[in-house]
Amino acid sequence: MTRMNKRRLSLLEGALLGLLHDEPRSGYALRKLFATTPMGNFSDSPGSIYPALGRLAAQGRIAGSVENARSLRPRQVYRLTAAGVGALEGWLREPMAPGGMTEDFSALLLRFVFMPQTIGRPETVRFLATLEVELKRQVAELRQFYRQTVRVLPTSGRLGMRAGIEICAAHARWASLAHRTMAGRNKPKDRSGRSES
Amino acid sequence: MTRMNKRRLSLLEGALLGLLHDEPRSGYALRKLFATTPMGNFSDSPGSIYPALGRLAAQGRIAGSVENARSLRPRQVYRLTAAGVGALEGWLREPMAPGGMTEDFSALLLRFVFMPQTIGRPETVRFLATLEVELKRQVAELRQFYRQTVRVLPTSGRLGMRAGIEICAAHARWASLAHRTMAGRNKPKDRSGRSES
DNA sequence: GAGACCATGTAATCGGTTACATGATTCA
DNA sequence: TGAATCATGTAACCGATTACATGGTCTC
Repeated sequence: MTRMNKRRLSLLEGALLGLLHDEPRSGYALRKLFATTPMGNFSDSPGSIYPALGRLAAQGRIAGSVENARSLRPRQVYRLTAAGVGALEGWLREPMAPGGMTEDFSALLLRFVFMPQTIGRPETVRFLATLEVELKRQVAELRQFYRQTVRVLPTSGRLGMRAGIEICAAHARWASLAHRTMAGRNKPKDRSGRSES
Repeated sequence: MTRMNKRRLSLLEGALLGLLHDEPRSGYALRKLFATTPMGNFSDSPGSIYPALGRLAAQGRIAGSVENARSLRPRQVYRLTAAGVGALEGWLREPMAPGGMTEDFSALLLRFVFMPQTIGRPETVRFLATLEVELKRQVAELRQFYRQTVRVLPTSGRLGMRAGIEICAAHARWASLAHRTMAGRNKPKDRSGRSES
């Protein structure tokens, strides 16, 4: 029936689905979120969000219920459809590129934030475990590259490499902490898997 | 004559100008760079690089000298023109958005790497100084936001915030180190400013 | 009634990605 | 001679950004 397996979700679309899964919101509310919270790496301009919402609606992944009708500009409050939940789950479950340098940590982080409420805690823990391993591997790789090239690099190049290494190492440390935290049996809430509005 | 103040340089264009400023290269050499070094956040696909090189050439910022002519596919080796150097300098000197959360640290890092050989060490040091201040401010801002919202966040949201904070803190630590390193009178090489192939 | 803010959209542009295509050179 | 690698490009698509545009509502 649905068959709306369009292409992979963009980062913005994933963020929108995750936020709407958390609770239904209007386009304007989403804009305000992007404008006023640390999710500000997304643009809060209307030309960014409304077309994306329109696409998701056209794909049947979200549905807008009009509030404040008879107004010329009724306020649309969007919520996920079943297909939208499926798309969100699929996005969260996408395997991370194994060879991929960096692979935009912020995207992985965003996915992590939405995971427990969507696909449950055990899968989230597995995600963090592989992320931790992958990041540690990347740090080692970068260190080795640094050792091999440090002689020919100018000072700024050397410092650039060190920045890459230390940032990657910070990612790895965080992944380790998050892994331990989510795997531990403290915080027995969030356990139910879904629907915690 | 030149008058080619097109729009702002994209990150890819800045990277290409910086690399070509360092030494002339062919498109293929640039692809290999992206494919095999930690600059791999850039795509190494031909459809990415060649159009960008073509644009830069059309704008008079780089010029390709054909090597190995009479071959059907001659190898183009690009080097910066005077206008290209100017564009690179302008890009490196762009002020960082003061209110900007995150503002893509990797872009700032990339710019830093090219700075000493292009606009000289003192300006680079100033750049690092303001970067350090800005990052510390951002860390404080994030910490405050965390304190204000920690009560209503689920575990994963809390961990997400902590990731943002710790990564920003790692950026700040690096900026501090880089600032001290570049400001110190050790490493008296790299001093000349440009042309150190 | 003027300005700020709520709220939603459209149009033009532009660059990056993907996929396709071509042919030369080198090496087994 | 066939495969891998060198080397350069084009075409189609798609989505993000920017700027523009509209009108309602609330407050002084």
